[in-house]
Amino acid sequence: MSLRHALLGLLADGPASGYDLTRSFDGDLGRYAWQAGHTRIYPELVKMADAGLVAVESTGPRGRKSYVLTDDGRAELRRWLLDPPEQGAVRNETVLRMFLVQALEPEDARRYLEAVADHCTAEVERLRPVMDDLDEHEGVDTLPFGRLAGEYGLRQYEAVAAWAAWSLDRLAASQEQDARPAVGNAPA
Amino acid sequence: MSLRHALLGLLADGPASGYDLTRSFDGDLGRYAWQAGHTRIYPELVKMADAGLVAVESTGPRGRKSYVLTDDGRAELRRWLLDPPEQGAVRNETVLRMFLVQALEPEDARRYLEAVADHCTAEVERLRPVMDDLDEHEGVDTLPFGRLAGEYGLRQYEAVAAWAAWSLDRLAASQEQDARPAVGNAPA
DNA sequence: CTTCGACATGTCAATACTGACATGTCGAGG
DNA sequence: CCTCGACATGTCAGTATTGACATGTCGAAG
Repeated sequence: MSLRHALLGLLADGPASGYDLTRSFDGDLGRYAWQAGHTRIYPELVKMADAGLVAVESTGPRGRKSYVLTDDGRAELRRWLLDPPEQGAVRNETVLRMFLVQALEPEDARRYLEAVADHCTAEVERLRPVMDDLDEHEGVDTLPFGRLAGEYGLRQYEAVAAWAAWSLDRLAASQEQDARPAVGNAPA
Repeated sequence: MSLRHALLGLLADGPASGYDLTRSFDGDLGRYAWQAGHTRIYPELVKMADAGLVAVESTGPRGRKSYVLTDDGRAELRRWLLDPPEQGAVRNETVLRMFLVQALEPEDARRYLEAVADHCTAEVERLRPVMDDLDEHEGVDTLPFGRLAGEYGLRQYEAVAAWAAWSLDRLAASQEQDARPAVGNAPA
């Protein structure tokens, strides 16, 4: 039931509507950590309100309902964050592809790994300026978090790009080896 | 429907029973990429057999059914791997925790980040010797893949450990700043 | 020969999630 | 004043997933 905790975490930042929360999942949160659509978010908020973890603070225009975290909600969030992590839910289609690359012919694998490397490098180049901007416009003294998530994504992409490059090297080395006619062909 | 593709990928390595496949998910695959229990795997294999992607190759002792990939199955796996990745399913409780750390009090956050850093460092130290062993006992010439997944996990842990350390630094810097009485206290 | 742990496969109810469908409102720009 | 895009909330059927329950067998060690 991690969706619940994701919502608690978002509401810890301040009141928000189901619509606002849905938008939050469109960004890095949904890309790296946890996906959710509004069809799941709205019912969950109702259940959380029933459980006393959140409350409807006010209603706005277009039937907008603004939710706030209750003390119980904040306590539950803290408990979940500080709890023994153990083995949490993991489901990542992109990583799965990386694990299964081994099933491809070397030529296909090379194509795939090159695409991964290119994509990750491009993302790093897209994100770095954004992060640098953040660092310049608000000093170290302003909200220490929020940038953390961005930095996480950035480092993730860097790591994957490096991994893909390493894998390509390894693949190339192994293909070279295969292509060589026999042992003892290299200069002494 | 990534479970299906995970199963196809595992079967690309050779025939296996539902039991064998379940065991595969206990390792790195289940830890980093995709979780699945036997209760989901068995029904899925039946559906895949119906769809002609796999076939029961033989039955062994204890009712063991050995599945093999069909040509259709192999083609489907290749198609899925080489397809435009887009935005695949993402759900990772551990990463979610990292994103929500911002909701904690600085002191709690510090504790959490230290635990993350310690855990990742420990994992790196556990995995590195295993990888080195693999590299020594089978040269670059033997199966180029399989190690790729391990390397991915290793680099992942390294990246997260480094991120946690960076976050701790940033947190400490920001707390120092807060503790300082006012502007203009530093030496000119 | 017995026992026990690993092997091996399954069902079922409850819960989580997705995608399609449905509905209506506010505010800015033309 | 009209129109349209973003705001805003929801239901529902179908599918995926989990956790509890159920059942039985083979092989090795004692």
